[in-house]
Amino acid sequence: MLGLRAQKKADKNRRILEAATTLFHKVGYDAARIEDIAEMAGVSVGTFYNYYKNKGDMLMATVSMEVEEVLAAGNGIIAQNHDDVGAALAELIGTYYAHSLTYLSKEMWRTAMSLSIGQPETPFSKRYTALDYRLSEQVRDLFAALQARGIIRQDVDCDAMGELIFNNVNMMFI
Amino acid sequence: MLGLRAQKKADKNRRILEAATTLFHKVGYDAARIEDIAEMAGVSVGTFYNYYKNKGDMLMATVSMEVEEVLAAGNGIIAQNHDDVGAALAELIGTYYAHSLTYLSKEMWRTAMSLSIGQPETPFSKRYTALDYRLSEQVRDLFAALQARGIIRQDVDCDAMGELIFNNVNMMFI
DNA sequence: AAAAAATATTGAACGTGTTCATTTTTTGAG
DNA sequence: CTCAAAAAATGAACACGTTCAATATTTTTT
Repeated sequence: MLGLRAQKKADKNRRILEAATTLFHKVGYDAARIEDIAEMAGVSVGTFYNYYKNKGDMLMATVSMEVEEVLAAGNGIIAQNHDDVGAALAELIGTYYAHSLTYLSKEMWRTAMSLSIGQPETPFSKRYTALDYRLSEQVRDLFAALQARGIIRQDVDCDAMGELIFNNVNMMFI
Repeated sequence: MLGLRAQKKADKNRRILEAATTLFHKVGYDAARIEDIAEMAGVSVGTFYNYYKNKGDMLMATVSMEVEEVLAAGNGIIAQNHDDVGAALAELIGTYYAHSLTYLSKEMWRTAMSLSIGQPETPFSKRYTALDYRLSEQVRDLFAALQARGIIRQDVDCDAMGELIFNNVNMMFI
């Protein structure tokens, strides 16, 4: 059983995350002030910074949750054993878009990308890049699966192709 | 002949641009404070904002100058009539990298990209996107030139291919 | 040349993210 | 149960981009 301190900590963490998600969703990233998030979570501004390094880190926490869901949905697509490359890819990418925009607005995704590009050395950025890598990996997995079933020619480099396609999806989203 | 007012205006504009370029280069985008730029240019902070909409707009002005040079250098490459796709592409991209980093640091490019992604509706972003488009166009032009000379198969869609490659170069840079 | 209108400059004030010295709460030892 | 040490919470203070009402300069009109 957790001590009182750890219990409170977990609780506050949850409340802050919840408040941030709500506010980001309601008024957008820029308009959501730290002071508001802290107040909604019932903590002081200082405490907020005790739990999250900065505003970008806070956004990252919400993005992470979302990406986990997107990845899970993507795995479902791969498991469907498509027999057409175009259709399979279209469905996977379509799933990315659909799921990505259910909880987070496009503005929030853009903000996350923007932050990760602008400050690549922050922990925030590294986490985002790692998640991005996992998504890219999933596209490569799809191609590998199709190739294993003979749908894609054996002489195609699926890793390179997957990265190429994923990069383009990213740019098109931007 | 220009009136006194227009003359002063042009002069101040030049001084501000020069100060910004210098400071961005010396200490980086974030650490270059508007107050410092204004002081170095010999104007007040208020006047700075009379000439540039905001800090991002200021960065854009320096990025623009650089991209114009990069584009000119790129045109030189295309005119060389390469007879190998890989070599031609490698040289064009290499030129992009070499020239892009002559005046602006990688950090400044990242900042520019970051801003354009984070706030796509600002004039800044639109200008950046336009410049980016011209670069992408140049890659497509290279492919078109190679195709016209029979180096690339006729059934290749050079516009699509050019965009695909350019997008990947961008992502790799990021 | 004087007055009026148009344009430009200025710096103090504002908003918001972030920091940090101080205070409060929790823990564990005696 | 008491108290000292450790951990966490707090909010006032700070930094910097941006705005704006007041002031100064230039141009136009009379």
